[in-house]
Amino acid sequence: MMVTMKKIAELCGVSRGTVDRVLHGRGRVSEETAANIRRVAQELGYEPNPAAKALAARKHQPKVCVILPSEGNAFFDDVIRGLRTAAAEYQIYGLSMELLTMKGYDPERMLTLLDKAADADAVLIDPIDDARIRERIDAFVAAGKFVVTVNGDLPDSRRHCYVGSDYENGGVTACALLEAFTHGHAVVGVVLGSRSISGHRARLGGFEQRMERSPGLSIAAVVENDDDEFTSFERTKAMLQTHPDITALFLIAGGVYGACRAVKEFAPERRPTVIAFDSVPSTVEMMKEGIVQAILYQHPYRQGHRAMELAFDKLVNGREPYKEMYLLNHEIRLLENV
Amino acid sequence: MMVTMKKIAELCGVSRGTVDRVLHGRGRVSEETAANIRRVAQELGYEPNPAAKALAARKHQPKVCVILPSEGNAFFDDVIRGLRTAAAEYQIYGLSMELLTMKGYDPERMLTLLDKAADADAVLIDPIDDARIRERIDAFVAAGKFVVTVNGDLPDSRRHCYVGSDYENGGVTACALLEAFTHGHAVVGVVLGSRSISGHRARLGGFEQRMERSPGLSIAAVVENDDDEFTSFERTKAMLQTHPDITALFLIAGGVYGACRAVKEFAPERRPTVIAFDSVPSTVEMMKEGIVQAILYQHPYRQGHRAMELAFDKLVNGREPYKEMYLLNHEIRLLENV
DNA sequence: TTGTACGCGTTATCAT
DNA sequence: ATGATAACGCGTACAA
Repeated sequence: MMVTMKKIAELCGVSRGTVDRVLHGRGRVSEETAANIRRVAQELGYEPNPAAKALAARKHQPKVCVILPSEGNAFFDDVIRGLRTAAAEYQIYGLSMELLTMKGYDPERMLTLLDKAADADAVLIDPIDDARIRERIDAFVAAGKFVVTVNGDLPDSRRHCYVGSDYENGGVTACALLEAFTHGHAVVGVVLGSRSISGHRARLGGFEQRMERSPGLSIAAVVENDDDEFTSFERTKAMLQTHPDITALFLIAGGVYGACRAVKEFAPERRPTVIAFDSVPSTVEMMKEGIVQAILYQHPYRQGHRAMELAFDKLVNGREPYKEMYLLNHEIRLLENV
Repeated sequence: MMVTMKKIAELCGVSRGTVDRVLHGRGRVSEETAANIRRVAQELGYEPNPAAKALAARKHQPKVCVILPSEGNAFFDDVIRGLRTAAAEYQIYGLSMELLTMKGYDPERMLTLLDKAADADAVLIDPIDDARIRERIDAFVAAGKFVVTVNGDLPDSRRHCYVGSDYENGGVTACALLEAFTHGHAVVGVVLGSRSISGHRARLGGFEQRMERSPGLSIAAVVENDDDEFTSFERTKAMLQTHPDITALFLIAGGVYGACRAVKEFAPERRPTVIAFDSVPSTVEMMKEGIVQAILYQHPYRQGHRAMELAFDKLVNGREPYKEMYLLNHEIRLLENV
């Protein structure tokens, strides 16, 4: 019960210092005693006490730098709230957080922000899919920084782990929901943010995959809105005019409000069933008006909180993340449980 | 940044012991210095370091006793998993957990289990709604124990807080979902566990309340199944025979599998839309067979984990729960995102 | 009324 | 190669 280094030291007839050296591999310790210590620690199931670790680590004053393309995107509001709440909780351990934000998806701009993260011990980032960004992340990891991707991933980089939603499952779930809402018969119009965003592609892929089991569902058209409300409005309107047979709308990205404004241009009896992502205020408003029937919620608060928690565990407790992908399931929400 | 008792002591020109006495009110300290210390602590925003607290508190070896009417009810499997995972996490702080389970809802039996919790520092319990249980809980609180109700509440007791679902909102959400699935037209048969269980009453209440806004929905009949599979089968079957106009089933309690077996007695074209609670294995099986269309998930794992976390924070870190009701929203799940 | 000293488990820096 | 020792912040028992 409650194995400590002290106890191991006593059992092995050595000092705590020696045990520490062995267990942390920072030794110059004879192989004989080292082996013995390792064996005893193993057998007794030694686990370092996080409280003691945190206490002893207070001099480090670890810095966490957060980089998000969040400006003008309400989705990130709750991500940031989760990050801040967690950071406040960990402040007492000397942990501090710096938030760097940008608007849009310009790699150059993100590289500038990454420059500012040079002195951070950990970097939490929603990365743009760009070779230079990936290289910079790899360099950070090589320099000993702890790197977590949030909301968006860069799977072929060397980042330690990813926190975010399972995009493909989001598409699958959306399709199943649409099937239930329409009794399996619908002609779907899809509004994409951009094909260059891997998460959006994955969602559409999941949707199409699930659609193979729904013979009554078909996709009439796919438009891109670049996450912009006005582009969203115009292209959605054009799509609905060109395809009067559309009975359902699948909104994969931002620009939900713009698409809904387009829907409102049509008479109520011609309006499609609409499914979207995220419960940002303007989308909730559209739910109240009956334009959007359901959303898929991506747990933004939990994404932020979890990412910061991982940084804390690593930096303060010295605990590695126990898995590489922290995937949050999409949650189906109606107006009644937003 | 990072204000400690030591720092406050220096600033006030007293010893750390004095600061401790003032901040914990276990003083005999001159009102003058006390006021000064309080002022400085306030201004600097002193917060005790949880790590140090946990470290110093290790001698306590706090015991948490968990009492659940979980036998034969698969819903609790994940609650228990959440409890155990959290307990394992906190084991290093000397915290231990004892799980006491029972079958059914006999108050006498639960009182016997409560007897066994006499030496615990905290009690986590899914209580039966009974005067003697409430009295015992109040006695525990009076004796200084930390008491949390889990999954079921006893609002008029003196328990410190409640962790569980918002039952009424569960009913409201279920009704809205049914409305969406049936385009607003359904004759509903309700299968209740028991009217003596407050959570079940609240769910039905929420459903009826939401139904006022859905003129196309009506309740044809309500039966009770006492959470028993066979009773559930027979009464559901009888209900479906007596009311051939039923097009939807709202399963409020356990006994989902029994009710589904009753549904399967009828030809596919006569089968109703079915909504149930919890994703226990037998219910998921019914989803795969297409008998159950959707479930409302009560986050059993998180309920258990959160309850244990509250006990840990209180017992090891001396931190009080920051709210009285930890309500988890019901989550809508289709087969695709269970 | 107030100050001092020790212990909790770990890390890090001294000495030997 | 190994041991001793001083932090880290808090609780507490004991001394003044």
